[in-house]
Amino acid sequence: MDSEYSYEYERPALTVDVVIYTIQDNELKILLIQRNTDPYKDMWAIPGGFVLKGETLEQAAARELSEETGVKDIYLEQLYSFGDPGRDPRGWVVTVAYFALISSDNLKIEADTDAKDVKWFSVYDLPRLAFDHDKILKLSLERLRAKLEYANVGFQLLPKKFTLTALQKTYEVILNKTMDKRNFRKKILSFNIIKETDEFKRDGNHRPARLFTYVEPPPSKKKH
Amino acid sequence: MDSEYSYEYERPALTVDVVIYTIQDNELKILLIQRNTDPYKDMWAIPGGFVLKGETLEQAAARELSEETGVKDIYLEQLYSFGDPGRDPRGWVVTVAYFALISSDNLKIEADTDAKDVKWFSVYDLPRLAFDHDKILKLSLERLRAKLEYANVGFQLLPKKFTLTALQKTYEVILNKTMDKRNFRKKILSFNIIKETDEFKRDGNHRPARLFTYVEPPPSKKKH
DNA sequence: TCAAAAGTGTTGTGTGTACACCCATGT
DNA sequence: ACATGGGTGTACACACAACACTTTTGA
Repeated sequence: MDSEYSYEYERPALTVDVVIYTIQDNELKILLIQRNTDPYKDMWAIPGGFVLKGETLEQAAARELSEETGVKDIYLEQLYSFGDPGRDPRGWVVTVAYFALISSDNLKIEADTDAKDVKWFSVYDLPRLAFDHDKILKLSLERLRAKLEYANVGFQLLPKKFTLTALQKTYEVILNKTMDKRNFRKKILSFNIIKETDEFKRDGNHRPARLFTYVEPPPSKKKH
Repeated sequence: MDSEYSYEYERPALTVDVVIYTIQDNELKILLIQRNTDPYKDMWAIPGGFVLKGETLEQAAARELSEETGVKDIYLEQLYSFGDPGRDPRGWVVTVAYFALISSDNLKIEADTDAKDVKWFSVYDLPRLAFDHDKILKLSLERLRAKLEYANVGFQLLPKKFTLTALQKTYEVILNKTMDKRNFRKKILSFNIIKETDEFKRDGNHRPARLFTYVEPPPSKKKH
């Protein structure tokens, strides 16, 4: 990008793709769109679209996200960029992949958009995906799992107030393994990132569960 | 990237930038190029260049790397993509940043290219950088440090055969802190990723140091 | 009173950290 | 013999894993 800067170089089309995660029915789900045009017609794809001149990559991803789900102010993180020459049969298309975590209770409106060609799929039961979207998805899931261990991620998938059991279920569906209730609570509480409220969730014929909220950790050194 | 696919969207220029790390004189250094043309003329920049049609992003980064340093088969990892509208005053330029780790003993030829406008700088003593390259650099350093803790990175900065002290020095300059010799050795050896050779490095008037080599861990579960 | 989920502690095991001395060599 | 870096072990604190029973509610 130096002295020989010029317009003689051919430019790729630039898109963003967003893997949108949520928790529904105790399952980890992602939003997919069924294609209705020719390359990979009828196959399912991760939502995405062109980056417009004048916007940042993140803005493009946030715009795409809100177009598909109607929600804004969502946890959004850049994942990786994919640019292999053959990845789109229509030509040279480079995509910057993001992943988003959205709380199930933000989905009221859009939860029943199965009228359209948009659907939530369990990540453990996916259709074949168009383009290299299986690669993108796989990477996003690995990243999500990794972040769950070191970072304060996971709360973004839950309502503001949540029970510890709900949080544990969230971890369990993402990591796809069961955890010990006592150890889980001990660990989470030791991080000092959630605070108990004096509200309870009454749910059925059993003891009500206390609701907690996520609190940004103080400006200390370590995250965790 | 859907039904409305077309060429009506304006396309950005696409570049790769590569933060090239090495260890020299017990310091962590990166390669910078002094610009001789107008935007940011005379300032220093991370090496980079246009992605050519038909190559992968990684190939573009590897090409750029070998053009600058003359070395190939180097540890290369995609870092992040930067596309803020204002980042290049000449127009819309999106860059995919990579970082590379290269062993000091691969640098014989190029070590003295200070004849040119190319120079190795200690990461702790950098000039002002062009574009948003300070951001790229900062992120790459964070990533390098993080990987040092969970992944088998670090060996790429050393010759095939190295002493444990050299490895520890590598960790120390990257993390910018001193470490305990006994604990360091215990930890590294427990990972079973290095193997002792029966060669020694004779260095001065002191006991020779055993040389070790990195061995790919067996296909077990955990990395570390 | 029963079913169903919420909530709660202790113990053992392993991992990270702090710390000081002898060893092999060249001069 | 001495200076220089190479090489080694132990004790303590802390994090993680395994494990079972009581509590509160609605029906």
